[in-house]
Amino acid sequence: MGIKDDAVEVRAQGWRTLAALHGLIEAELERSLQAVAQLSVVEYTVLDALSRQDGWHMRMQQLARATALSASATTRLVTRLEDRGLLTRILCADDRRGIYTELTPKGVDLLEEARPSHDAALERALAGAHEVPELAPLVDALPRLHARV
Amino acid sequence: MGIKDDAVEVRAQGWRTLAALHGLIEAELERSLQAVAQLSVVEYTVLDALSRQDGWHMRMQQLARATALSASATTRLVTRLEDRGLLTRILCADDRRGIYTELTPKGVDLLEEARPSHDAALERALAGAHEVPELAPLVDALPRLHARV
DNA sequence: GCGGTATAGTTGCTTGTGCAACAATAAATA
DNA sequence: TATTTATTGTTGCACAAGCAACTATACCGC
Repeated sequence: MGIKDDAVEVRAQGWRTLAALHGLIEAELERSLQAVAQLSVVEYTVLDALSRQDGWHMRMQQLARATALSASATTRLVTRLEDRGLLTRILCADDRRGIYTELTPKGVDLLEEARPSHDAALERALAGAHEVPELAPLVDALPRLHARV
Repeated sequence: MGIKDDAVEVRAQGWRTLAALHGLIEAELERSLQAVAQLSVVEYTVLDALSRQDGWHMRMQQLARATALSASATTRLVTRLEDRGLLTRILCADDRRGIYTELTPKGVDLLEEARPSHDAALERALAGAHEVPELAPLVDALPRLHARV
């Protein structure tokens, strides 16, 4: 087994670890968000992304990228949230193909209501993952990516 | 903003980064595996997990954990692969509730055929992700988790 | 051994997702 | 300006996923 093969195997193992941790966290968030706000993880992701956006509006395609979803899934996701009154579609004046989505006050409220639960669930999930030997190193590495210090 | 709030935000950002990278990689693998072997990422994950198992057999529940899938999804996933002749169900002698799944020679062949393409796609995805500033640190951290040196 | 509880896996049903085809608008080219 | 080409978002369709309910087997206390 040469150096090159090692690199391949190391990448594969890294990916498996990443996928496993992702799965754990997503499951925990899903349970938590569903319980507290009847939101799925992607739905929360949309609301959160919009809330961290200047003016609280984003275009469909930005949303698709932010959620790693297809265009069609994004359309229906936005429709779903719009039907619940959590955001609104706003036609784009300068580019009439484009559509902005914007949080409604109700959307902001629900997000603020869900956020503490989300954050707690994330913390729980990471703590739980840290107990799994294969996942612990990644859990430790994660906060170092963006730490201020 | 206190220290505690910072920790929450750091975790959230770490999670967003993890999810984004996961999405990119999964999409790239999906395309690649679909093209070369008509396999989805989870399907490949099952075959790969079985191949790295002594005796090439696993129980349904192990598989469910390895793929981060529900029990019912696992049942149908295994059924799908069984219908294609890539693995077989084997009744467990000592625990008659349990069911082992085992790769068939055909399954091994397909896996070996798909693996190079999978590994290349993974490498491409990581290289691509490395170009995205927010993702680069995580991409760099990944191979260090399990590196031999 | 016998009833109650826990565990393993499967099935019905509903829902979210991706792909491909589409409509509408913008941008490029002649 | 007219025509092609690219981009943005939406819809029809097929399929995979989760939840809850179910069957079958194992385990535990009596």
